[in-house]
Amino acid sequence: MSGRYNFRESETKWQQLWEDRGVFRAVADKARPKYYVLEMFPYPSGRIHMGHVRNYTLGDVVARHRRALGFNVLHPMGWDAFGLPAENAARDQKIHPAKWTYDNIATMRGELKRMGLSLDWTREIATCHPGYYAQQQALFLDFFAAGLVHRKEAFVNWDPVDQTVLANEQVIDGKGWRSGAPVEKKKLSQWFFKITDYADDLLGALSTLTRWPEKVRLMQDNWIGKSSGAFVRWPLVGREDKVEVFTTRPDTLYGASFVALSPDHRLTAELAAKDPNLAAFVAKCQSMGTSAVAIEQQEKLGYDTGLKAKHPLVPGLEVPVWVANFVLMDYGTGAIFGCPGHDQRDHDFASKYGLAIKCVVAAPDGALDVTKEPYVGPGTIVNSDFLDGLDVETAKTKVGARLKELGAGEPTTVWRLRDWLVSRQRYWGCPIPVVHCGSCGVVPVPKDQLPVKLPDDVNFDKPGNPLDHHPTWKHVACPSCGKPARRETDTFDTFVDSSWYFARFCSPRSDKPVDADAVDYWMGVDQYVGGVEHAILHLLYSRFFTRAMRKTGHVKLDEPFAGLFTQGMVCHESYKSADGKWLYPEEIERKAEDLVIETATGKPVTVGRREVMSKSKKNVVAPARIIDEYGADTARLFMLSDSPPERDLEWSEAGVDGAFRFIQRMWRDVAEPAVPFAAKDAAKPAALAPAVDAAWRQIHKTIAAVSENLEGFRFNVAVAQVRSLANALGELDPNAAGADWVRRQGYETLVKLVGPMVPHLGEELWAALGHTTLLCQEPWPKADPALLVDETITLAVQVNGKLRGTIEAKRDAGENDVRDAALAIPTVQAAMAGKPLRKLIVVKNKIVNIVV
RNA sequence: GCCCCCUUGAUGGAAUUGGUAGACAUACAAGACUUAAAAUCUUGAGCCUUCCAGGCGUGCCGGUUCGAGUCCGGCAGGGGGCACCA
Repeated sequence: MSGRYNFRESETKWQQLWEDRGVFRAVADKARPKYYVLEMFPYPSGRIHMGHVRNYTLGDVVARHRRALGFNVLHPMGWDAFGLPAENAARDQKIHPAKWTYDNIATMRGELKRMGLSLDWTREIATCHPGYYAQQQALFLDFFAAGLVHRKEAFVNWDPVDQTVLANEQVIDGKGWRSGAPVEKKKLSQWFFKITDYADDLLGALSTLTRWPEKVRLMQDNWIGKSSGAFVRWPLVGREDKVEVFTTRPDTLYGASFVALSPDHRLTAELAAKDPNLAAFVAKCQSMGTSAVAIEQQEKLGYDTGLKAKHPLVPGLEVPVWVANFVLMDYGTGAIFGCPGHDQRDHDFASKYGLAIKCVVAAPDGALDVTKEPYVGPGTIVNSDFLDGLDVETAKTKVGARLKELGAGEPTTVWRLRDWLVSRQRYWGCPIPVVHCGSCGVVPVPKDQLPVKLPDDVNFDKPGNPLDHHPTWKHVACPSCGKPARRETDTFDTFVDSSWYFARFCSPRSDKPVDADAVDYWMGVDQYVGGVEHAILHLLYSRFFTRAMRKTGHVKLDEPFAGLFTQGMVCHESYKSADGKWLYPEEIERKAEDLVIETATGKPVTVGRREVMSKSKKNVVAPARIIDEYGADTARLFMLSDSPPERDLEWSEAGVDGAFRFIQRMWRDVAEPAVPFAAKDAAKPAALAPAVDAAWRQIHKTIAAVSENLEGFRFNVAVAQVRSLANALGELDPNAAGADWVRRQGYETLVKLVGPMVPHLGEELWAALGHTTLLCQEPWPKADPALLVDETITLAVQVNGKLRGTIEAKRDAGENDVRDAALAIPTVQAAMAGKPLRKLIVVKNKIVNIVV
């Protein structure tokens, strides 16, 4: 009976040794190629969850592999430490947000350390630390000076529960992303970053991000939402001014039958001032707001203002001007022309209010009645004067040119992307470093007065912003004129904090936002790893920030993340007790395939479908428990096995057991072999038995395959190949010629290959093999190309495309060499049934196909 | 509604990118060891027909090809993103 691998003892021992020797400390060295591996830093919510374990395991495999390949690796960790939950905890549990946050960080740091990640902890940062946010404020001042920041009155999304403003992207189905409360519209003065200045660049550069998932690039493309079209100005009858509309279909201009304004349009407001009915209509539109139900089922509503607009190309044609609830103020110009014949919404609207419906595009495949249904496809322009007979695309260009000639409009491009609203009326965030002065206006806080620190003595009893309630904090002297002034009490959206932390890691203690030498050496991030849920916002904001930092002279590059990998989520079944309460997986017992009971009561449990682990459904497994029971290496190996990393992973106890068994087995095979291996530096024996030679070749094939699969993020395949090698080595007859030497080679290789995946076991086995060096500092094994190709190859023999047998042939054997052997196989002859050979196809080293 | 992706044994998945489908694991079954259990080891298995052997098989229908899980067209189911974006 063999002993057992004591993972508890081993894991602590190696973690301690790595730390004592500082082996993962990153030191810039221009003589060496660098590799920056980064995983998305966690929010310190209290404990790490399985999503973190998966994320950080993936990143750590990359980091350790790259280190072994000779790169100077930067692999840091920090905390996305500002945010609302800390304030909620302060209110609910009477703990100061800072204490709550730093306590959580301490707990989670401990948990991460137990995972054995090869992190440089000396670079740890927390965004809530003044050392970090002071530099963020400095960046803001630079952006402000460079014209990348502006303040404007805007309708904002107001969350009545959290008492704060939300960015558009934080409103999901008309509800606040955290509180879930219906969002209201409110007009407030707010801070914005001019991300729209870079819309074209952010879109265009997506094509250069070749190591990003296609899916993420597409999502960003859609989010930026470039659309080409034209502005068209419609003179108003009886007035001097014009209504400017945006359209992507200028080719349908002759089909226009009305102009519609947004309820929030300037002209609407002006008309409503004199028309109480219109004012009531506008109020109704605004109150319908953005609730989920309203958006989904909102009926098209309109109000005829009585005004007429003159068609810019058709003399004498006048169309009515309506106000319509489906026209958005913040897209295009907040006004449209309606062409009901060729747009679904306009069609719905025109049908409801009895407006004209004209056909100006003829469908290629015949007549279609546009009064019943709009036609939106390509076709030939009709009833449109000089455009008649043209196709849609040509007509667009031609109308654009004509409008420009007449001064009635011009071709243009509009974007879905809006400027980034960054102010939040919250305490636990980075203060926006400006002062409002009665005489000087908005005054930036001078850099030598940074950081603008958050006050410690705050009170969360009142709703709203504690900074605003604070008795003294906001009262300061104007930095410009010295008169009494008021500090800005808004803090930054926490997405600002995470938009540059990757750059800060290069020089985390610098008294500038970034140290030029450090950032030039380490940036960009060679491999970024994180959840696909950040595919749009965080990544887009970071791309913008990097451009803004370039404009303000902090960095020399545009794109922060050269390589991106988005991992799948960790899923688990959910369980509901007989009385409808969610149960944790450890509160249930599986009695049979289809019988699950609650351990405490013995009553049956309803098993829900597999879905993402979430606290609310209690379908979570605590990483700490798994590490206690099985060890960090088991947790890591399980995360890497079976499921491709980009797909969702089903958590299963059986899978964990499987990983644990493999770890135990490797330990037995290497640390307690029944028959000893050859000595560490023994020379290759002159003769290898055939099976031994095959194993020798397999070792090298496995090196090649695992290397390739690690680079391609196919970690599940790499694990499978390692297991195959372990199987092959285990099956070797230890007494065969050369077996002891090949087993030594094989297990040394095996240990090196699994090192990045199960680093503690790796070190333990490396030592057991007689080495005094650290495995994590050993170079990656090299495959001998000569051993990757076999001398004899098994060829498949097909008859008419169906497999009928196999033959052994020398490598690169040609048709003449294999022909007779293939035709001689009895099953092949049977399949040919005496029919004459028509054609013989030989694909070298692969297949022979006999066509009869 | 628009855009994108996916679909392979009981389960997770593999398949050198058009060349022996099901590697590797999980679950299962049988056996060995054990007083017993755990652990470990051995063996089995895509489905169908009784065996030798053969037939069928990568969501469904069709196509290209000597040869299709892989390429093309259509359909169905599942997932994701955006959503009154003019």
